[in-house]
Amino acid sequence: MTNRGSGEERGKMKGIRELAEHLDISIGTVSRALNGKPDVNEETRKRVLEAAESLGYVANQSGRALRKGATGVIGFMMQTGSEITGQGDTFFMSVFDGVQTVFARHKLDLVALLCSSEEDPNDYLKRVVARGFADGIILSATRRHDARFELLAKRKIPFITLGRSLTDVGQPWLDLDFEGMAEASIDRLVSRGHKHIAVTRPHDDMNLGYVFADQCRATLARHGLHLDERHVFRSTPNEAGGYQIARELSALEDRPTAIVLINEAITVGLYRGLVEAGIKPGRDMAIIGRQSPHSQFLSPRLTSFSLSLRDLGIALAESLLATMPAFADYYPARSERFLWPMALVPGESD
Amino acid sequence: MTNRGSGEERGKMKGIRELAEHLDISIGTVSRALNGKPDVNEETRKRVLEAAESLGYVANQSGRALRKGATGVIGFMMQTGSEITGQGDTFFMSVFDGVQTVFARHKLDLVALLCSSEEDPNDYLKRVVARGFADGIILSATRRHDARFELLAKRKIPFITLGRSLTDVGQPWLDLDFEGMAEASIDRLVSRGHKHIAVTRPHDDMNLGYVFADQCRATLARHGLHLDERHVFRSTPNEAGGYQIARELSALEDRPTAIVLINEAITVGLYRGLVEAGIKPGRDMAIIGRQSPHSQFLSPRLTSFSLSLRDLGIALAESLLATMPAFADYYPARSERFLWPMALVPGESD
DNA sequence: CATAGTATCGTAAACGTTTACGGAAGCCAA
DNA sequence: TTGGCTTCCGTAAACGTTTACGATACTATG
Repeated sequence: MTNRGSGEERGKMKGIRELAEHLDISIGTVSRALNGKPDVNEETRKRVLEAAESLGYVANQSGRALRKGATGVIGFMMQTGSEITGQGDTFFMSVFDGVQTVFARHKLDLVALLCSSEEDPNDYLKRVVARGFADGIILSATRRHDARFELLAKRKIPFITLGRSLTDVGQPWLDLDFEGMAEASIDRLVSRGHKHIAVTRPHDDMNLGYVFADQCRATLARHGLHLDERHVFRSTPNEAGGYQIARELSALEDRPTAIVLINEAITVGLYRGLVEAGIKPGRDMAIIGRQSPHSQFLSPRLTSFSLSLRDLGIALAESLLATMPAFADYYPARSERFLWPMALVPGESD
Repeated sequence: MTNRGSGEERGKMKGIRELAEHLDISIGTVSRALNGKPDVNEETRKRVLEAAESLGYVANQSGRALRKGATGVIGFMMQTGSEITGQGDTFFMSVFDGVQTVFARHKLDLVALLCSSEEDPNDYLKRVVARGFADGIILSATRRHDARFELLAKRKIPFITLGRSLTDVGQPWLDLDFEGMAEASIDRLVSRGHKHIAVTRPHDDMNLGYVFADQCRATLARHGLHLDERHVFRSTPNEAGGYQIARELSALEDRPTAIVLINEAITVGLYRGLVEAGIKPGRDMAIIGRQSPHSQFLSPRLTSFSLSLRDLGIALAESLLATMPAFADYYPARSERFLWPMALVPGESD
């Protein structure tokens, strides 16, 4: 209204108002046309769409978000540095890929919220939430006791977690089926004659350490075998941690003949450490681990548990959408807790 | 004004207006107090801050962004899948870490924009830009001809690229000093008696392939040596690619005695392929590569070029800020083009 | 005392959308 | 003709901030 008609032709598109003036239509109609609302003449809609295209108009998302009370953004929080998660970064990237495809279908934008390994995840999430950034959030690398759950629940932000936790606020979660992996790997090793089997587990604060080691113990018991507590190895879940485990292993007087690795990041370090100690992986020590981009290029090729990370991401996204009221017509509400199965792909290492 | 005084105490905080009513102050003053503006009594400011804290008020970012015309978000675009970039994902994660710390100081939020390997990067960026998502953008995995540059330039969005390109729209960039790496590695190998040296280069569309191979050629020439074109290997920059290179290498009748790897993702595959062909890395074939989290745990330990990814990220962030008018007082304007040096860390593989 | 200056605050207009509501036209049946 | 539908569109009120501007009270200065 200040500089009306100053130069509507060549000026850069400023907003829906200019577009409306150009078309000599009210801005309400323009908005309805762009948003595919029913009560607008199909011919007018075509005019609007064409004008928007040719003038390069794109809706201002701040205005839209302000009015609609939703940002149309979903955040996927991960932590940088495998020292934390025990998964290689490619793990999360692939899951992200799957999540992405689902949200794209609903015109939701997915961004990765990468928490530095130096920052406290709770503080980081607090900042993100305060920003009102996302309509929904995916949490990964969950802890045994995870304060992030309560934070999101209190703010009523829909979320789902990749990973279990003792902290339960009723949100859905997905997790890898570590129980199944424990059972299958122990069964396999025992059937191949191993009686002294070591297992790894990550950080104390991570839940899966317990379920995995416990399930290994139970399965061994089923076979009449015993899990020696000195054969439960804990380390930083990265290459150096694997190397460290190998050194501890080689120092034992009654060394186990097999080991099951719960995460993928330690594998290379473990291989190196064993070789240095004169223990040949696959011959002197059976190894079962988790699949990663390079596990099949190790020598010996790693016998590992694999899964479709992309499909896991898809399931994750759909479960999140199912908790969001705005998508109730697409995904009926449910609060799912699901253990994602893994398949053993035989290699040369066991 | 509709339901004034309905229940200001227990109701959830709705906005700055309710906070103002609670304090019996105008919303203008509340806003100024929260934003640290000078013309507000220090005692009132304290009251406001305390009330905001206790009532859990956080400013709605959509409203703020709408009014200020800036979102306070910076986007770091990466591609998932090392098949594209030739860098492991940890590479970008670490750089991201450095970028993060800089932006956090300026209360800017950094998000990762992960483009699926299946989607066209230009389309992806177009979507992001249309969303008016970010005040600034960092581009990685640049191509030789990169349409993203013009897109951002046209929309006048400040950006910087990690990686060079022939497409130059005047933006600043940072890149690894591949020329320096080529020179140093060739010098080293030649001084150790190698005369037949192979090099790798990534996808045709990637610029660094040319600068690297060309610099290797030039350095070899300086030593009176010749780079056999059949010894310039191109492959998908991942483990499988490295394996493929090893097979091609072993099939050559006059096999080179050394190879320089421009990226890190192919290393494991190359090792495996060589071993399978009966060529022992480090003894039958000298290898110089790029450092990665597991390169020092390979057998033999990889001789590699390393750099501080975090520092690189910091430099990247500061260069971007220097192009943003809003931060002109912190970082004087400049358009920097910088080659980031790498240092050779000796291993056992050459 | 008059005036100027300063410190502090309230008022109201933006920012760019979406959407509830109502109005105008056209059509059809009674 | 009247009344009721349907189809289409314009009007204007939100959404929650920030900030230019002006108003008030107080202090200092002449």
